[in-house]
Amino acid sequence: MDGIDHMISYLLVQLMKEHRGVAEQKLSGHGVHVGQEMILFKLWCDNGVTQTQLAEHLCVEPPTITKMVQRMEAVNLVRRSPDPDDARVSRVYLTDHSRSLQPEVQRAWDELEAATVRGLSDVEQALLRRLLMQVWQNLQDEANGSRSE
Amino acid sequence: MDGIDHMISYLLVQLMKEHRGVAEQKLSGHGVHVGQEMILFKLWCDNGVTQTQLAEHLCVEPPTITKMVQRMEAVNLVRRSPDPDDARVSRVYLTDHSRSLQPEVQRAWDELEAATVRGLSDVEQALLRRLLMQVWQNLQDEANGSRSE
DNA sequence: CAAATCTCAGTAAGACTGATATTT
DNA sequence: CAAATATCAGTCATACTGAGATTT
Repeated sequence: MDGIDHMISYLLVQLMKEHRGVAEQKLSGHGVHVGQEMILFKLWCDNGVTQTQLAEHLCVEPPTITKMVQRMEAVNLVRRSPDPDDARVSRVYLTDHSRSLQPEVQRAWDELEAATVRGLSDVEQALLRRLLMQVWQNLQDEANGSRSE
Repeated sequence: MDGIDHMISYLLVQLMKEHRGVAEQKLSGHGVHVGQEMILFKLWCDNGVTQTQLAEHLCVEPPTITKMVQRMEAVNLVRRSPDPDDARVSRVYLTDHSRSLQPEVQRAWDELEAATVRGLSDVEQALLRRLLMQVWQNLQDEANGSRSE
């Protein structure tokens, strides 16, 4: 038969539906939605990045960041303030609240990772990581390459 | 540092953003949106399934199917008609149009798969498939298991 | 009447394009 | 004035919950 359920693309799509669900399950208890943790992780490393930098980091368009940050601001996960040297730029900062959230959100994410790779040996994990990096690269090439083809 | 960009969960999330983009690129030319192809694949195998069956197959709730099918009906990708034996049930059928679309959508999906696994040997592909199936199973267990834990 | 099936309304987050300030 | 930065408005697809309607 060799239907689509044999394909890696299909596996990935189905798998990520579960992954998203598990992530939401683990994060929502801390008042964080799936997707928002990516911004928090960035800020925990680089507090005060600009929205443009966030957009590049998450690989999304600026308006998407505007909305995400607005939502997060509304629930006190971030605050914004204009850059003192360039009034066009708005920088995004942690709040006391999101600063205090770091350990638990990090733990939730670690649990997600543990659940994801459960039963895989270290060698298998390294292999999977390598294969996924190649696939990611392939897809980036495909997305950009089709411009010049 | 061992940041999140080292984690398989992070890789998966980023990778799937690209995957979705490439899929949309390849499908939209045929008037099919990402996600809709899953319904079409099901119908090409099993024309006339019920919406409940579609929901189970895609692992989503019935109202999600209602909306997807309505959108697809509006652009002549499917039609619905009530089951003759059970008036509660609505069955979903291919149209002449979506029937004729099968080769090209199948080809688009094959191209997506080829782009995804480009540069991986057959052995690596088989390995990746096996690892992803395990991860998928892990996540399903996690999603369901947390009920009984 | 309980269960099954579907639909509707409402909500929410993600993500885009195109247009519009505002500043550099 | 052109480029950069952010925002707004509008659109769309995904996906949920909760509340009906209808039929079995």
